[in-house]
Amino acid sequence: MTVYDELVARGLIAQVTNEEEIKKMINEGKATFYIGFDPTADSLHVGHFMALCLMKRLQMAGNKPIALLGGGTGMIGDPSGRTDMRKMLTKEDIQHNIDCFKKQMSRFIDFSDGKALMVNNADWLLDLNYVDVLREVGAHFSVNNMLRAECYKQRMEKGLSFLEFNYMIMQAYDFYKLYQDYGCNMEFGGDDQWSNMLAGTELIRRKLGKDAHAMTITLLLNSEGKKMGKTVGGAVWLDPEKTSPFDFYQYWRNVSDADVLKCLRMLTFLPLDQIEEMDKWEGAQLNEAKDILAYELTELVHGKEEAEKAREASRALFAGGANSENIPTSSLKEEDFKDGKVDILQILVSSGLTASRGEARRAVQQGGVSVNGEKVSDPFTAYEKSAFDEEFLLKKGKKSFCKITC
RNA sequence: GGGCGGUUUCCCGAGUGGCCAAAGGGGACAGACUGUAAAUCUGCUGCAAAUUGCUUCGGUGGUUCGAAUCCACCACCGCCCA
Repeated sequence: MTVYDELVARGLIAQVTNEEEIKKMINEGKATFYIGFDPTADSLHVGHFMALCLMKRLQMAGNKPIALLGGGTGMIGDPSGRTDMRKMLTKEDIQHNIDCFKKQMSRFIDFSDGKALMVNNADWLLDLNYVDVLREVGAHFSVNNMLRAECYKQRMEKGLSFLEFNYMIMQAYDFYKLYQDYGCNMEFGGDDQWSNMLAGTELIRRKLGKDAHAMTITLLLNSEGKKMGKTVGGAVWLDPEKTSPFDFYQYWRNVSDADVLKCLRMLTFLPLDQIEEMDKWEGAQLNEAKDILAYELTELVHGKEEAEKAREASRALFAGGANSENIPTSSLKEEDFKDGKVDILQILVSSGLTASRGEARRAVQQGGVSVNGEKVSDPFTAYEKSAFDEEFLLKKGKKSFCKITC
C-alpha cells in the first residue's frame, strides 16, 4: 500500500489542491513539505501530535519535512475558526514556548543529518518592511476574497482586528519564502488552515508562476462534533508535567464507543488490517480496543515504561489488579493538619480532587467519596497522622483516584 | 469624528432600587443504571469557621438606609453615518 493510500484509508486527508500531483509526489518521496506550529502554549497537544505523526509517515516514505515554528506568526495570532481574539503573547512567552516545542518535537522527528529541518518564521517576518510587503505581497491579495474566506466567518459577527486579518498574508508569505529558499513544494496543516494555505499557493503562482500544493489533515472530532483532545481544564498536553501519563492514558481509555476506531486509525501506527479486525468488535469488547488505543498513544508520547505504568495503575484501580504502586500520589503538608488531625474535606482539596471545601463537602454528602473502598459519608470525618502509615487510597466519583501519603 | 446599542456567575442568557449569590438552558460535578462507553433519570453547581458571614454582575468614583439595577467619568465591543 502506498503512503498516500494509507493516509486516505486512515481518514487523515481532508482536502487537497491536486490529488494526482500530490499522490505522485509523496509516494515517490519527492515532496519537501512544511507544517507550521504557532507557539501559543508551552507544550504541544494532540492536534500537533497528529501533524507530527503525518510528518513521520511522510519522512519514512522519503519525503523531507520542514517544521516551521511560528515565532513571527505567533506575534499576530491566527483568527481561523475562532470566535474571540487570541490573547496577545509577549515576545518572551513566544520564545519560551518555541523552546518547549523544539524539545518535544525532536522526540518525534529525526532532525539529524538534514533529514528534516526546523525553521522559525521570525527570522524573515520580523524584518519585513511594511511598504515593501504591501507592494510586493499585498498587491496580490483581494480583500473581497479574503473576507469571504471560511476561516474569518465566525469573526465577521464578533469583530476581526486588522492585526489578525493579516495572519493569512503572513502565512502565505511563509510558504512563498520556503518555496524559494528550500524548494518547499507542499504545505500541510489542520483543516481549519485551508484558507491560509490556499493563500500561499496563490501567492506562489502569482509571484513565481509555479505550482505548489496544499493538503489538510482531518480535524479529529468526536461523534458529537467536538474537537478531541480537549478537556474541561483545557487541552490534553504532551508534556508530562502538564498532563500526566496516567491522565493521558485515561483520556484515551475513556473515549466513547463511537470514536475508538477512528482514533486508532488516525492516531496510531498499528497496521490497518489489525485495526479492521477490531472494527468487528462490539459492546463491552470495545473496552479492549480502548485499552489498546490508550496504551499505544501513551507509548508513542511518553515511552514504553510510562505506558506500562499507566496501564498497571488503571488495572489496579478499575479491574481490581494488585499492583497499586503506580497510582497518582499526593502528599499532605504540615499545614493541612489541625490539632494533629486532617479532615476528609481538606484531604480532597489538598490532593486536587476537588477545587474547594464546598465541592468536597458536596461530593461526600452525595456519597461520592471513599477511602480504601469504604464510603465516607460524614464530612466531619478526620484522620490522625498515623492513618497514612498504611495505604490510604482516596476515591472521588467513579474515576478520580489519589493515593495519599503524609 | 457623530448617533445608537452592549459588557451579568465556566458558557449562553434573564434581571432596570430591597423578596438577588442573581431565573432558565448548556456544561461540569455526584448518585442510580452500566462496560472506566452512550442514552436516560435524580441531585448539585461563588467562597468560608455555614439558620450566619464574605466576595461577585467591564473599571473607578458618586447618589441612597440599601445598587447588577440610578448618575458621572473611563475602558472595551457591535451596528449605522462620515
